[in-house]
Amino acid sequence: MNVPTAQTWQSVQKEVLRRIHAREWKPGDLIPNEAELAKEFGCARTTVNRALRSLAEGGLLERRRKAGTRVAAQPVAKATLNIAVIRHEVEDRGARYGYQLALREARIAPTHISAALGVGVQERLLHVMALHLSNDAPYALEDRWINAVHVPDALKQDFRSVSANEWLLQNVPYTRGEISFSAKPASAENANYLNCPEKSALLAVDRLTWDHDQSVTVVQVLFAPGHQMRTRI
Amino acid sequence: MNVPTAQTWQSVQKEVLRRIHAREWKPGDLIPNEAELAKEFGCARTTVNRALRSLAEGGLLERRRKAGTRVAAQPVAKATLNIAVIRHEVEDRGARYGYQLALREARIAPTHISAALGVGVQERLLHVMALHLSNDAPYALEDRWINAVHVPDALKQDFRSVSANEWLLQNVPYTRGEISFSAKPASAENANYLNCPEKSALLAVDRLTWDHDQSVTVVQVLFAPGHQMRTRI
DNA sequence: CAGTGGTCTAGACCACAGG
DNA sequence: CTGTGGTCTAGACCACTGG
Repeated sequence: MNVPTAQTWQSVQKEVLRRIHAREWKPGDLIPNEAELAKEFGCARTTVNRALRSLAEGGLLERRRKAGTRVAAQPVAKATLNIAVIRHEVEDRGARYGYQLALREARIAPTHISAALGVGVQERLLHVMALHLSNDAPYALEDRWINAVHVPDALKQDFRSVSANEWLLQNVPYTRGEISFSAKPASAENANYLNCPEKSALLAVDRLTWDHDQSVTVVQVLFAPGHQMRTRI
Repeated sequence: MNVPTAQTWQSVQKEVLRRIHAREWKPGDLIPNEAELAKEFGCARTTVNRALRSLAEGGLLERRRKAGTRVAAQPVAKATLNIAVIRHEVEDRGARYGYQLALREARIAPTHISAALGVGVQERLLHVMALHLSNDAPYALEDRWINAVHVPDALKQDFRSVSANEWLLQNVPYTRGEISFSAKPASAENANYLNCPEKSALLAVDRLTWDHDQSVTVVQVLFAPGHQMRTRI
């Protein structure tokens, strides 16, 4: 009945969460509007808005003008994976990072690559393959094509000491991208680099990034067998 | 020099993004503080705060009191994957959803399961395996253990028409969870259910959820070969 | 049309951390 | 100590959309 006077948006959020978890507000239920909650909590409506908006972004509430705010019937868990520079990923795990350039060539790309990058089939693109190591063991294999038409400076880099991964992030902006996660069997070449049996199950992360309407790069990162990407929800 | 008068936080954010993409503000650079930007844009500081805070949440800016706001040197891409009810996932792809319960038994669990769930090794837990179908083809195999000590109602469900996946989401709250993504080779049993060759590379999603200090369920979802989880960054 | 969330404002105080 | 972001407030207007 009586509710502790809340004054910060976090405390409002905490109380709202408590009611949801305690099933006082059940999945699908309409909850009081912002003005009523503000009155109940003794705070400004802005504060309630901040608390509820944040929960809605997390998928736990569904808000619509005029229709009000409901507890999500089947909350969609949002797993946020941080895709950092591979070197940092390794170092954050407390391991020693190593890097080996495996291949670097400027050439006409396979059609599925030039199509993905939206460039003419006759354009020479930069193909880079590199192995990332963790404590001297293979950690991930990076297979990348760079749109040399949009990023001509890449042709001047040898990528022997700085990975394309890092160089691009520091030097070439992108405005949007697509990313996909899948499992793939190791090819003979993959197996050779990653020092694992052929056809091992590998976690693959494929990325395609764009700078406005110009593609920047398409890359596949294959992680060594057993690799996990973790997060909290 | 002259900047369009911005009045909404989205327009402020857009202009800030433009400057970052145009390299007017380079990775690692300190940008003007909120008060200065508010003055320049002719809006309230609150509005600038909203725009910058949102970019910081996305990893593009790094903000620290007193130290100010910097453009992230190596922005960490945050890929947000929506983990929805599998039925919705299938239906959203425009396919017909199907469901087959493969196994349901209450028994003493393997020790790594009872350990993960934090229950005594002698406790009877509920083990459920089910196949999710898309247009009659195997889509995903769900292998789940439910903490029957914390969720005794689960023992009353037969899970023949409603999957444990959906039943739990609608009936049992959770406050936190862990999730991990990996690639695994199909076991003989996996291959049988998913109708694929043994040792196929399968994308695996492992989840463990908690309601305060009580574990709720641990589940592994194995997707049929070739499955991709996609998102934008 | 009217109720709801979305946002902006101007001012204020506070928490934190750099110097 | 002081500059910076973090937040709260009270009030206002607006945009969307359900009924």
